[in-house]
Amino acid sequence: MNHGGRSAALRGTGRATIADVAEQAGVDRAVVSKVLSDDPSLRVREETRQRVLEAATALRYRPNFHARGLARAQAGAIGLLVPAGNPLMVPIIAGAEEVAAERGLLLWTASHEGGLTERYLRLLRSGAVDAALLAGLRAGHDADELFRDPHLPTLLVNRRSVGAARWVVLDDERATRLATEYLIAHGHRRIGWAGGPAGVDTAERRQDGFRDAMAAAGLELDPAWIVRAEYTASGGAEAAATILRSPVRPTAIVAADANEGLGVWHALHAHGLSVPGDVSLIAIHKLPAEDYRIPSMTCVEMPLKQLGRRAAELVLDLPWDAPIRETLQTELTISDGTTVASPPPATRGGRF
Amino acid sequence: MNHGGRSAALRGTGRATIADVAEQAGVDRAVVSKVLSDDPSLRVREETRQRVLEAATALRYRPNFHARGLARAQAGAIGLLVPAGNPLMVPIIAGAEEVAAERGLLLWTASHEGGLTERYLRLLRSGAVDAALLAGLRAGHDADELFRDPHLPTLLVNRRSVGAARWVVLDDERATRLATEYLIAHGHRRIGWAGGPAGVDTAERRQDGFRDAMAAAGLELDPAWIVRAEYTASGGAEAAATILRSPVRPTAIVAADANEGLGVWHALHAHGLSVPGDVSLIAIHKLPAEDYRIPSMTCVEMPLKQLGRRAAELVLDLPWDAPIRETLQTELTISDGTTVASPPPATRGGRF
DNA sequence: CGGGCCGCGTCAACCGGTTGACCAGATGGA
DNA sequence: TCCATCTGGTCAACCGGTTGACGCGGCCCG
Repeated sequence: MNHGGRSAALRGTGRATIADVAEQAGVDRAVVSKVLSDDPSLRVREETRQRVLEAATALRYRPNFHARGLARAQAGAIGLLVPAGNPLMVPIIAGAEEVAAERGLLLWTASHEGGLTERYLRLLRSGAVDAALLAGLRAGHDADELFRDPHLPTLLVNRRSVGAARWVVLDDERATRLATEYLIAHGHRRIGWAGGPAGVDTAERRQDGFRDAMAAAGLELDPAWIVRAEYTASGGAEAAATILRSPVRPTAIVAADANEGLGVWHALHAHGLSVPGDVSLIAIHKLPAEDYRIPSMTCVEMPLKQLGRRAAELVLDLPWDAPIRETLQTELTISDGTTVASPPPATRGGRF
Repeated sequence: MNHGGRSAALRGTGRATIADVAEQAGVDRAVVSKVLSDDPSLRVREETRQRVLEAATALRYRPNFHARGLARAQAGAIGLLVPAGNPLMVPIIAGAEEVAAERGLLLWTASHEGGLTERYLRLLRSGAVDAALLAGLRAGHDADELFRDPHLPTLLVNRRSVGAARWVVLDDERATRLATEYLIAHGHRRIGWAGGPAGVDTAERRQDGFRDAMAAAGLELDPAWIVRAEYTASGGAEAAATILRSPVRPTAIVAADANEGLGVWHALHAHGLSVPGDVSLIAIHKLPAEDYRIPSMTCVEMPLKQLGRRAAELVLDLPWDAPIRETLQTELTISDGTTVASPPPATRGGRF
C-alpha cells in the first residue's frame, strides 16, 4: 500500500502527494488519480470513492501542476502576450479569459514591448501552454519560430502575419472609413491623419481606410497632413505638432488610435486650438471609462472583447496548422463624444 | 546510448526531448542536462560541450517546462492576481514584471473579480508558481488557505490581511490627508467624501486620512457628504448623486479612487455643476495618460509601480512564513490637474 | 610498480501524477 | 460444474528532466 514515497511530513515541501492520499485511503495511487479526475473507466465502490475524497480533503491534497502537465502532456492553460501598458488590451484579455474559463482552462497573461523576447519564446515553446495568443506584435516580430513549432497552436491577434497565415483582426479599414465619413458628413473637407507606426499592420489598414474614404468623397490629401507616429499619447502629440507645422491646417483630424488621439487633442490645445471649435477630432478605439470623461473623445468603438473571445475560440478549436485568416465582421458604432463639430463657415467647403 | 525513448519523429508531439539531443550528441542525458544548465559540477571536454550545444540547436530543443518544474520542484515563475479591468493595475504589473525579469523568473498575471475563485486557489496551491502576489482582494477573501500553505510565499498587495500578517501597502492615509489638505489650502471648508466600499482595506485607511485631515483643520463632517461606493466610475457617479441629495452641498469632493473620481466628475456635470467652478475635485491615484486629458483630474499620484516592484522583492526575498507588514514610505506628489479651484466667495469660509 | 587522483562522463533513482493492461474473487448462465 | 463476465480494484510503465553517486582509463608521485 505504501508505494515507497516518503510521507508528506518527511518531504521538504509540506504538500501532500497522491501517494499520501492513497495511503490514507488504503488504495492504489491509480484509484486516487482516477477518482479525483472522474475517470469513467474506473469502477469503484461508492464507499471507496468517499474514502478517497475524504482523505484528499483531510490532507488538503492538490495535484501537482507540473506532474499533471507532464503526465497528461498538456498544460491546461493558454498564453496571451499583450503589449505592456496599453489600456486597450484590457477588454481583449477579458474576452480571452472568458473563453478559457468556459473550457476549464487557465489564461496566463504576460506583456511584451513590441517584440517577443527570447525568454517568452522559450516559455511558449516549452509546453507551458497549450496555445498561444500574440496580441499587438510589431512587424518583423520573431513569431515565425512559434508558427513552425509543431503542435503549438499560435494565433496573432489584431495583427496579420506575413509568413504563416494565422491571424484574427478587426475591420480596421472599415472603422477608419466610418470615422472619416463621419467627419465628412459634418462638412469637413480638410482632414488630417495621425496614423500609426510604419510596418504595423493595423496602421497600414487604417491608413488605407482613410485614403479610401477621402478618395470616395473626392477630397484631396495634403501630404503634410498624413503623419505617422506611435500608438501612444506622446506619439499623438508629435503627430499633431507635425500637422500643425503645415501652412494650411486641417479642420479635422482622424487619429488611428485612441491613445494617440489623446495626444493629438492635447497638442492641439497646447497650440491654442480648441477641439472641436477649431479642429474636430475622431479616433479609432474607445478607451476604458471614456463615457465618463467630460469632454469625451468621439471615436469608433471596436469590439475588442469579442476579438479576445474569438481569438481564444479559434486557437482552441482549430488544428495547430490550419490557416486562420479572420476579419471580425461586426457592427461598428460611432461613440459620440464632444470632439466633432462642423467646421467654421469660413473654411467650410472651401478648397484650401 | 539510446536510452529507450522513441525519437522525436515517433512521438506524438514533434518536439525534441533531452533523449533526442543526447542521442544525437552521443552522450548521456545527464550531460545534456548539465551542459544546458551550466552545472559547474560537470566536467566536460570543450568539444563535447559543443557537440551538445550543436545538437540542441539543430533539434531546436527546449527543455519541457513541466518536466523541469517537476524535477527541480520549482516553477521558475511568480503569480500575480489583479482585479479585472482596472487600469491602475497596469503599473503594478509592470513593477512586478521588472523584478521577475531581473531574477530570471516569469510573471504570470491573471485577473479576479474581487475574490479568489476556487480555480485560482487550486492553481496557486499546485506548485505552478513559486510565489503569489494578490492585489486588490476584497475583505473576506479566501486567501487564508494560501497563507496556511507551507512553502508558498504569498503576499497581499495594496491590502492588509487580518489573519496572516503578510502585506505591503501604500500610505493611503497620508495620501488622503494630503488631498484633503490641498482642498483646505485652497479655501474649502465644506468637503465631501466619495469613499470606497466598506470592508476594503484601502477604503478604510483613506477614509481615516480624510477624517484626520478634516479634524486637524477643525472642520465638521456632514454625514450626508460621507458616502461609500465602489472604486469604479459608476460607483463615483452614485456617490456624487447621493452627496448632491443633501440640502447643502459641499464646495469640494475628495474621491478615494481615480476611477471613482471620474464618475463623481461626470455626475456633477450631469447635475449642472461645473468642476472646479462650482465644486472642486481631487482623487487618489492617477490614471494612465491623465496628463494628456484636457481638462485633467487633480490627484495624488501614488507610486504604484514601486509597489509592484517592492511586492515582488519581498515575496521573493523573505521566507514564506515571515511576517511582512510594510507601508511604502515615499514622496507623494499632487499631480496638478484642472479640477481644483478656490470656492466661490459667497460660500468661502462660511459655516454652511 | 602500485595507489591515488583527475578528467570525463555514465548510471539510475527520483519528481508526482496518469493510464492501459491485468487480475482475483464473486456471480451467473448454460 | 465450468467457463464467461462483472466488480473493484492493482500494477507498472511512462511523461521528460535533474542530480548525486559512481566508474574507468590515464597520469603522476612515491
